[in-house]
Amino acid sequence: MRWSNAFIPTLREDPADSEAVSHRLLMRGGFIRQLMAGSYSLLPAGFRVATKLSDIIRDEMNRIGGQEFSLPVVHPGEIWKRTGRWDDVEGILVKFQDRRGTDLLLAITHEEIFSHLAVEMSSYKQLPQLWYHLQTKFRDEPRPKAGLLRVREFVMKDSYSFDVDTEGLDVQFDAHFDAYSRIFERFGMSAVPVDASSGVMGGTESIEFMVPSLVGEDHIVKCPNGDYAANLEKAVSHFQQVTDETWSRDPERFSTPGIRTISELAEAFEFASDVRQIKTLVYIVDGQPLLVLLRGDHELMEQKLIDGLGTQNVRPAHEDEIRELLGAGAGSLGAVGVSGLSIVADPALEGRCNMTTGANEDDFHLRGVDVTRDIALESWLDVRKVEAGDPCLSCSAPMEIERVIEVGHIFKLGIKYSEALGATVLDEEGKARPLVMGSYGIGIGRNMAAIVESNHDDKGIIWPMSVAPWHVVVVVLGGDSDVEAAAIQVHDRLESAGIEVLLDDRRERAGVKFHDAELIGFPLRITMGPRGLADGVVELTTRADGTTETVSFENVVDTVSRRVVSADL
RNA sequence: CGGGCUGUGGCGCAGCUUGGUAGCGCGCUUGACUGGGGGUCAAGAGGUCGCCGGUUCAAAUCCGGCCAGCCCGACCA
Repeated sequence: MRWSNAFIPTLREDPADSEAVSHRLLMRGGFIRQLMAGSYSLLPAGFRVATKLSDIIRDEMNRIGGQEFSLPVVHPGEIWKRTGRWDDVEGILVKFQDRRGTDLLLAITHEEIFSHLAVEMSSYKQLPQLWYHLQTKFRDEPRPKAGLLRVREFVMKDSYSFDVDTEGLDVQFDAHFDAYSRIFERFGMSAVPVDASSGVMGGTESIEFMVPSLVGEDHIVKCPNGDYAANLEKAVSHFQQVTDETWSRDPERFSTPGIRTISELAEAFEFASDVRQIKTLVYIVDGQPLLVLLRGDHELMEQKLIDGLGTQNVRPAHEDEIRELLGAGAGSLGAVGVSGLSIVADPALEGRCNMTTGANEDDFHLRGVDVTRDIALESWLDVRKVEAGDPCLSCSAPMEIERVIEVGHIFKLGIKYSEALGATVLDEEGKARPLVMGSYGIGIGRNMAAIVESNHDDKGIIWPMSVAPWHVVVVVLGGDSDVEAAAIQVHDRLESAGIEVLLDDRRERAGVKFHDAELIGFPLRITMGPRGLADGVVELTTRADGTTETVSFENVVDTVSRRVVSADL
């Protein structure tokens, strides 16, 4: 390919509306252009990279027995009504009608349709199955951002496994775990697998693959010894222990005028340091009030509450609801003596006594509270948000919190969809059993962005060889026709050797060509100018470390071929 | 959905307060010189100033409405 015939619109300056490094570099390098919020066109260079990612994914999916499909993007609403998601999924699901008034939707994922196809299987003998496709999803996200990292329209590889029992599911899940690990390695990223919350997908177990990045939207908790890693939404840990002095009397009410926060109370009274307070939060769960108790210095992780309660319908109570329920405003709330309301408490409060909490009367608190004695708990529920430095459960080392990008997610789905859609097979005893499903996703565009986030410098992108749009660029310097002829020869020989090469034959100055080459991030650059050619040599520059070596004109194709192959495609 | 901000040649921006000729840099076209890290000179092309309405003799500029995009938060299968 000749650059002079290619559409690679590089930009000299940063586009105005871009924050994330990957967004800037993919725009400037001529890989992508924005169409509207959360919607990007892939330009030829971008599409070449996307194709590389897709091919690697296909390779690894096929290796574990995957069969590739291609399913529609517009679905009938009827099937989604059967699984309940037509109504359950709020906001991001785009619904519309065709000319006959039939309800339709844009696919946000493909569980329904793959399950619908799986209805055709009738015997356990046909299992296991592993089906996948690479297809467009449209999720009308409230806030797309950071270029390709969070978009509304995107291509995802999603696969679905079907088994007769959970043992089969476990096997397929583990196979995906291995396949995903290989995929991200081939993408040139170090992805950390972490325990994740399954959200409303209703699965039993799920693992997210996370790549560290300052622009990531998720946080993970990591043990420095590698003993533990989890999404912050689900992470658990030890916490600093507190020894209480005994207080055998009943709780004692005392006046706390104007005090509304944990820290104000801790400052005002020596016996009420934050670890000796009970934090009382009021939530509305499925329309019913719920008190959530935490140690004063601990934060609530709402997702853990949602997961623990098993319902998505959870929100903090409003100020007026709180006052009506407990008779005081936030800041003076407590659970002592409260009856008729569900109360859950974080295990960090277990066995604690001589605690301080609100008296459910503005400007008054209670001291000497014994959690088990004085509060009518319904249950213990770990809802504490892990903080940086909290000790690891297995080795007690202080854990770290890291910002990450979610590049892949694997789920044990269970039978939610197969049951709703009647996807059953007969087992060995002739009994109908719903297929046990798993679902597994990798977003192409987000991974492209994540690769750039983890492979760049101040000059531009540094593509790993495996996913580079071209392996090598041949830069022709000077207007000399002999040099150009020699460059064309090198280009043609590389191409016949199966190397992906772009010939920069533009009538540009050397600086422009070098800057563009570095911005776009070709792993290798061959520089050919009259000077070297007179001596029968060319220069070979490695993008990653910036080193340049001199190679003879005759050997350059061999040298480059070896370098491309040894980079482990 | 709440808060903040922005829409002016392909890209990045100024002009708006105080209404009157639409401007700069980059890019683009042609020519000359130059030719190993975004070069120089000369001559050009290119804009319904996001859209609709209002005020005014006159609107990029003032007023109202709408649309789009960005950032923070909420949200996020």
